[in-house]
Amino acid sequence: MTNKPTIQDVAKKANVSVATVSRVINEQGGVRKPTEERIKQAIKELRYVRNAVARSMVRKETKTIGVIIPDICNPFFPEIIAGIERKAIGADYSTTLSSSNESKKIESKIIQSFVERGIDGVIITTADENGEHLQPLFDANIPVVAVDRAIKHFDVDTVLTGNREGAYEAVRHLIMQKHEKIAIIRGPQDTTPGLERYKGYCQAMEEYGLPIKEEWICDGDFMEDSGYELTKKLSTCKEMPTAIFSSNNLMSIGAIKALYDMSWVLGKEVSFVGFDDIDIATFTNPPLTVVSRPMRNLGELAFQLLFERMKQDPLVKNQKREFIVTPHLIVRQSCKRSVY
Amino acid sequence: MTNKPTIQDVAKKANVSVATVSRVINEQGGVRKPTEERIKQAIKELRYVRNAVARSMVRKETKTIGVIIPDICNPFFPEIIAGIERKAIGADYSTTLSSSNESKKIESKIIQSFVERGIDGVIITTADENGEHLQPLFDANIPVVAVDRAIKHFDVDTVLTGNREGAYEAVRHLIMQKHEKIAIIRGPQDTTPGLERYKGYCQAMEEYGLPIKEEWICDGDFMEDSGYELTKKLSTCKEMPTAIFSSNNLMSIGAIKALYDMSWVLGKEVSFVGFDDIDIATFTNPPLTVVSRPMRNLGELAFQLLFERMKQDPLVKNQKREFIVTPHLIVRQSCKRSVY
DNA sequence: CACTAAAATCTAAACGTTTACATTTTATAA
DNA sequence: TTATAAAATGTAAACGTTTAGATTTTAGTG
Repeated sequence: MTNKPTIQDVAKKANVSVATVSRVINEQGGVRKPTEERIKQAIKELRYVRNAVARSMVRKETKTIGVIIPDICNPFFPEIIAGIERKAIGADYSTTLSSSNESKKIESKIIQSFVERGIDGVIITTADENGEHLQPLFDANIPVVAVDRAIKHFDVDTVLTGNREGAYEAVRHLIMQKHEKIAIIRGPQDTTPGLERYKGYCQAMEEYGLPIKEEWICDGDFMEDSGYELTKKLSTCKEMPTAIFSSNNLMSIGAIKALYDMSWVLGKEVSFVGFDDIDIATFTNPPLTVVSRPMRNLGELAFQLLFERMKQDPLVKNQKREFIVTPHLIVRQSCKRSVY
Repeated sequence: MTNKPTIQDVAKKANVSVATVSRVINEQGGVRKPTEERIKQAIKELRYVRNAVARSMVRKETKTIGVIIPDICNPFFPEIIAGIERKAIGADYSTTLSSSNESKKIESKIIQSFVERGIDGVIITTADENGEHLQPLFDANIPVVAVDRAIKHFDVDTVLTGNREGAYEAVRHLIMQKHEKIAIIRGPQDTTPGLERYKGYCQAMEEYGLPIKEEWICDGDFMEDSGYELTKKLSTCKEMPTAIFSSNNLMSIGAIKALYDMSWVLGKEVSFVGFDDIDIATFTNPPLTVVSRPMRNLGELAFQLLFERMKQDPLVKNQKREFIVTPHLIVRQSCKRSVY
């Protein structure tokens, strides 16, 4: 088949200039009705499709946002993406998705590719919260919104959860059930969620004068396998915990599987609270008590912040904004009152 | 800050032409060592970043694939995307993601946007298998690979699952457990998975001379709520089924919730097999017997097929290819032998 | 040294749109 | 009817890269 029709072809057919066609395509007004009709007819007959690449070159914007997440298969992130996308579509933005698999190196490559492609803005849950590797984005004046994990090295708009608060409530709930020996499966301490949730755990324990034994602190990596292995390891504790607080959803899944494999009776021999609600939480026996947060709203808020930044003059330095969404505890039945 | 440096600036600084700089950037050879070093030094000093948009205009390729799925929060699709992305990255492609939310209208808008943006290829799980609304992709000579759902109106490469085969094995398993009254929660009959899985159910029932009562056939929409409502509705059957086969993961979740809410004892009062394995399946009590398939491999295969198409001359008409990935049954404990 | 062939490098058009400024057309008022 | 202002439309440069074909430089041979 022949080459695709261009705006030039439409102009020729409608007997006008390309500027006039451009005015009609972009609905800018300033074109007489009969002229407009002729142009629209020509577009239809030629089956003209505008070329967004050419437009991007002139306008220096691509109407595309980049989303960088660590793990698409963690149920948390699809919810975030659903929220972002719902808003992005309404604003005529396309969403380019990339997963870093918790690798700073891969993330750097993604960022380089995004800058080259002229991405207008980026929403990121970074693999490395230091964030120095995000320098190319700032060099290119590309606005960034961080979700769930903060970025230390730059001032960027951030959407977080009240991690400490949520963890505090979770551990406090266990304490109110008379648990005194509470273990934590914490996330990487160089991440905001990992660190803050751990702090929430410590705060609750200290507030009630409870000991924090070294062997009760298990260092996970937010992945299911680490939750599994660390929970199994808990069985070798000198002083067995009677309750476990897990810092994220996948580690919770792993932990529950380990409890099952060790024939520890959830809700009886050991109580459990996890951070982040997922479908599975209602299916475990008994259903899990969890810290929940509105994931789609997080995504929508992230896009909203980014959208405002993309509309702004990049040279105007505005104060960074930080939103902290409050999680809440959903009490199901995985916490039994301790009879000690 | 001043405008970003262009290839022109690099050329000036290195005392060469833009063509020579382009040769170095694209590693095309034919440049003397000292010249190459000067150019690389200039790139570094100017912090030059190549402009992929300009390149796309000249080359008429964007190194971007579009992925259109119905529902990002269905755990099936993140796995597919993980598979696609793993391959895409290796081939230097970016992945633009869009969810249609099972809406043909939204899907048409996504397609229009993808065509305008010069997307090089599309992987789609379409909202409407007739597929006529995909016409703009074919008009634009954009290769398409269909995943999980076929496209009737065009010949496109397709990656499917042995839906009928998987459903047949699932239902047969129930029959071998002496179940004779088996209900199905089927997906939309205008979709390949919906229809083929229903056919597999029928084939198994007919093969063993078992009746298929109208009231045992429940029409769902692949979403959790439909699984829930339809399972509840089963309690009003004149002739109560003793087993349920659910045609997808989310409807299985809904169904299990309904059984729980109705206090039907899973694995005792009713047996259950679902299509697609998900984490939840191991957590229900008892854990679910399911039809499983290698989702990441589906994604990788889809990208592979698309990649080959994108490399091909679009005017060369090759035979469409169809791959059918064989699912397998994972027997857990949600099927109790019927004592009838 | 001269000639020729090969290698290296350069020139400038092309890709398709947008838009600033120029030109033409139209409408209105005197 | 003429003049002027406003509206409509046109012209051509710009955006930043790639590359075909031209030109220059270099290497090798007689």
